[in-house]
Amino acid sequence: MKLKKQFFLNDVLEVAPYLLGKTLVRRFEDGTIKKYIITETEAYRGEEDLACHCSKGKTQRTSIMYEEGSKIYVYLIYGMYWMLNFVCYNEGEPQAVLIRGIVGFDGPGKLGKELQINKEFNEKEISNCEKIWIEDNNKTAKYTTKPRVGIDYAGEIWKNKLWRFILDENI
DNA sequence: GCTGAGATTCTT
DNA sequence: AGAATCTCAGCA
Repeated sequence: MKLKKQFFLNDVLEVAPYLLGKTLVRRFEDGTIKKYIITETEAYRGEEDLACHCSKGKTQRTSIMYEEGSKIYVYLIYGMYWMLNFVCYNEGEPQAVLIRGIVGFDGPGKLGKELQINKEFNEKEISNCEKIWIEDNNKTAKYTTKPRVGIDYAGEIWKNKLWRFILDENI
C-alpha cells in the first residue's frame, strides 16, 4: 500500500532510514509500470544545516522545502542530473530526503535518468501522484550510516553528520 | 547582465 | 584531474 502523507510529516532523520527497502513505483508516459527497491538515502535538515540548500534561506528554488512534508523536490545539478527528494516535517521547517540509490541504479544521477525525472515532478504530492509513489511494507530494514557525499563546503560539523543511510543487504 | 559553483558521473 | 552543461545566487 502507498505511503501516506502523514508519514512525511515526521522528522527527516526518521523518514530517511525508514524509506530503505521500500518500493519506489514509477508509471511512465507509455503506461509501463516499474518498481525499484530504495537502497540509499540522505537527510538534509533545516536552515542551520550548511549542506542543505535552505542554509541560504528561502528562495524560489528552495521554497518547496518550506511547505508541509510529502511534496516532491526535484532540481537539476551540474546541468545534467535530476535529483529526486521528498520534503519532510512541518511547514516552515525545511527538511528533505534525497534518494541516492535504487537496486540496479546506484547514484542519484543515474536513478534520476532511469526514472525519467524532470522538473515537472517538482512540487507534486508524493502520497497522491499517478506518476510516482512509494509502497510501504511495514518492515524496518537494517542499515549502515555514513557521512554525506559531495558537501565538503558544509564545514566539519555538518560534513561529519552520519545522515547517509545505506541498506545493509546491498553493500 | 555576468560570474562562479554545485546533494554527479564518465572519461582521460 | 577534467569535462559535460544549466540554473541559481550574488554582485555589479
